[in-house]
Amino acid sequence: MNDDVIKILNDLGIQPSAQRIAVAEYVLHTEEHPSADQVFAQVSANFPMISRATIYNTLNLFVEKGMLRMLHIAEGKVVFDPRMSPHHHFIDDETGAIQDIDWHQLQVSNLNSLKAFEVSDYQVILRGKSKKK
Amino acid sequence: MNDDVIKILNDLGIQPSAQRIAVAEYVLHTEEHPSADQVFAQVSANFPMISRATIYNTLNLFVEKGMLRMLHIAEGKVVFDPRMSPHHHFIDDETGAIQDIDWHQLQVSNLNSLKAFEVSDYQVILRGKSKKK
DNA sequence: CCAAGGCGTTAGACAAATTCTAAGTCTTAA
DNA sequence: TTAAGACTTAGAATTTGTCTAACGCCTTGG
Repeated sequence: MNDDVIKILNDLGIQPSAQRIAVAEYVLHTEEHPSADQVFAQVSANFPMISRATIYNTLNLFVEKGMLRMLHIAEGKVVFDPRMSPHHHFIDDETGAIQDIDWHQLQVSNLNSLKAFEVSDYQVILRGKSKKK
Repeated sequence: MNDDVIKILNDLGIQPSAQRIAVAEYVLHTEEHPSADQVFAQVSANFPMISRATIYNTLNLFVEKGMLRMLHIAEGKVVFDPRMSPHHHFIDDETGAIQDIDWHQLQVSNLNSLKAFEVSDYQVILRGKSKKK
């Protein structure tokens, strides 16, 4: 059941330890964009003796190895996004919830007019209210 | 010389105190997107007895009154932008510097396909290297 | 001239998010 | 079996930002 998680870690060159597997299992299967603290809360529910420092070490390692993307897009905390392919983000101003917007749903044009910059990456950040219930 | 700053404060309904004028003078005339700490460092160079709390109070007041925009777009700290009209941002990955991109220089299309959201605000965030020197 | 209120400022305590440190525990390979 | 290296730990430290209580300084009314 977590064999696939172990495989992912191995493929990325990450030694799978019990703690790393637990963190990977959570972040890879959640639909949310969790903050480090949320990861800590969720993981330590199943794995009580894990320390906060390990959560941070592990998440930073995962980012370095390309398993997660780190987003600084809102409200004083960093969140992690397990979806590595490019996409946009919508932020609900009321709840702070972040939702992915498919890359192909929006188009940004005229990027090549930016003569002064070498753009390696971009995304649209939208804010507003979610109509979904 | 700072009469225009005083006028701006008055027009926004802000009592101009010496400290507020010093902060306004700096944030309105800088090309950077300073963090609270940068504002503190710069302002206290000319105005040694100002306290950190006053910087935060003042910046938050300015945001409330519509003189500045508060951006949470990178690196764990909030930065302030004196340009109130909508525009996009480019973030230099090497230096962390933030530059404004004119609103009309880029176009985002197909926004009305976002049926599930009421978008009140959006911007494009670009990252990469600045070619400028 | 004086007192009262109000506003703005201050230093420092506090809080939350994250990193650092130094020591302890596991794993692994010889 | 054991030593080296990798990983984890608790707690201290750092950073960013807010809160609080006291203080100073106008202004205004008596």
